[in-house]
Amino acid sequence: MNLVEKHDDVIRVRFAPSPTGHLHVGGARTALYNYLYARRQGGVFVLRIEDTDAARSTKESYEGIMRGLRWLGLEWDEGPDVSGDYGPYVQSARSVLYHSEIDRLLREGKAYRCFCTSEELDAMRVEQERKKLPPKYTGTCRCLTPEESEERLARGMPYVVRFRMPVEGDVRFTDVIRGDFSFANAELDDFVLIKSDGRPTYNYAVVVDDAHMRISHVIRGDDHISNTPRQVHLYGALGFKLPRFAHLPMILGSDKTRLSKRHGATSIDAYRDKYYLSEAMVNYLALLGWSYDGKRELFTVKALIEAFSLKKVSSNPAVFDPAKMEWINAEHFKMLPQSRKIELVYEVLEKEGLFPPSFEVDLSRPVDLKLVPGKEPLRVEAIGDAERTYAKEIPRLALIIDALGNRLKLLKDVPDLMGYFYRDDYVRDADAVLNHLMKKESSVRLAALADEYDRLQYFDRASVEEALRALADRLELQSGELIHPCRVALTGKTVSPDIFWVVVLLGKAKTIQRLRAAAALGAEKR
RNA sequence: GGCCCCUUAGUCUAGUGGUUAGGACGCUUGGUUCUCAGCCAAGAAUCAGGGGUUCGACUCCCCUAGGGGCUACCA
Repeated sequence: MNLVEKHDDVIRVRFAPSPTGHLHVGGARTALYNYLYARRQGGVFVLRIEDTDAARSTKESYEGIMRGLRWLGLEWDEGPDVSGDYGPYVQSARSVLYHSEIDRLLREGKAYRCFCTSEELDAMRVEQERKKLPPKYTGTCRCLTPEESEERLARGMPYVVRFRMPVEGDVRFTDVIRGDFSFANAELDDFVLIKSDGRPTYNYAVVVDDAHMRISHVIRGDDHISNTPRQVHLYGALGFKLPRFAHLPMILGSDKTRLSKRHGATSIDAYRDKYYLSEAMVNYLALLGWSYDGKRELFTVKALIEAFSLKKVSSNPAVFDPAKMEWINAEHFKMLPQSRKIELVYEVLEKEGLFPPSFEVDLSRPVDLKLVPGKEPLRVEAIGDAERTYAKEIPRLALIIDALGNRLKLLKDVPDLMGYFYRDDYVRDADAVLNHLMKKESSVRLAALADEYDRLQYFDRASVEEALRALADRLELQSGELIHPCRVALTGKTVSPDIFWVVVLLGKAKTIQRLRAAAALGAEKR
């Protein structure tokens, strides 16, 4: 007993999901705060799986949650798949403990067996609702004598174990974030501890486990505030010292209701699949309900650990804002070293079927490479087994990424932003084609430009720009009048990076080919 | 129905009795430019409502409204 007391100084927190679905943003945020608090305080972060609901728990969910946490970088110190002194860390494997503790409660009269059937309970509830009374267990079995109880037990009647709630007085506890709470015991009923299938209920298992795992701080969603008084009673009945509680505000959707599928992506997996950066996800999640000084918003995980404090957690619910999430993501992407960007973009290109490219491009003058401020060595080994294409394509990819610059904010935009560099069947903007290419004059101009480029000996940026501007002069055109149709001809869009970089990175052959194709398009028009 | 939580611009927040109510996303405008993004500059927009307490309330108290949670042999 009082196992916790002598370890008072050790900070131990836990994230305790039930494996009944994917890891969603709310759960991830809870996990993150626990993680940050543990790291900040030099404590221990425990992962415990609460799978007492046999019907809804799945292995896929269990694995998915761990995959999600790992993706976010929230490594736990103790958990189902790592060592720890307080295991097992899956509730379905801890039934012996729950039962030995329940025996104590039963013996001490702090809990009792209830033989009411669910039909009886339902009828009771209907009756209470009809009378507009709060639905509570009426205590039919509360007064069963030990003999009666034993007799029914012997007859094999199914039963649950209920907590014997005091009828008077109240419970108090303090929340680190919200201050003091007091609940009247009369509001609480004799809730179930052990279900008729022998499994513990959430409220019971969570207390037994938090106590036995010596959890010092229970950091969880504020939907658990109403459960806390019950749990406080259990700590007392079991003779355990109370942990500190910190209830986090909920995360809501744009309509201020609980975040759900209809608000768009709510699972962490969805963000990973859309190529969000995990560090950006962590950063944004940290900001939902917590702030440092109201000013600084961009944090690495390391910086978060240093800055995090439960005291600064806000108590009002936060609406998840995808736009801000994107901004944070873009900021983190900007900060990445070029070698990392290359790895990341390469992965997306492969997954989206854009790599290897459908045509080859020779960058005729490697001198151009020096014009690009990508000084970092490329990490060849991260690229995998595509060495042959790699040798030619990665330097080009590096240049493309550089040309794109800040236009590339979200990895999921890679196909849209870079497709035309890798395939001929890139998406063309119909309006752009109509407005810029389906005209006689653009046809003439583009044909002329193609001829100019055909004559070029070196296809580097300076030569390419010079040729275009010279042609514009000769034709007495603004350079834009050449550049815009050229852009649409090469990319299918009205927006792109610096057109001369596009030309160079597309290579001489492909550039001329596309210019001529575009010229043909407008040839018969007027 | 009962109990509980929450309420600063569209959104995330700073703020703890006296501030021009600060920052960020988003939005608008201007500059840079071959487009867009970026960057720079500027701008619109907030204390849910009503009562108190006080010399003075965004800040404290009460009520109302709105949102959320719990009230399960779900967690």
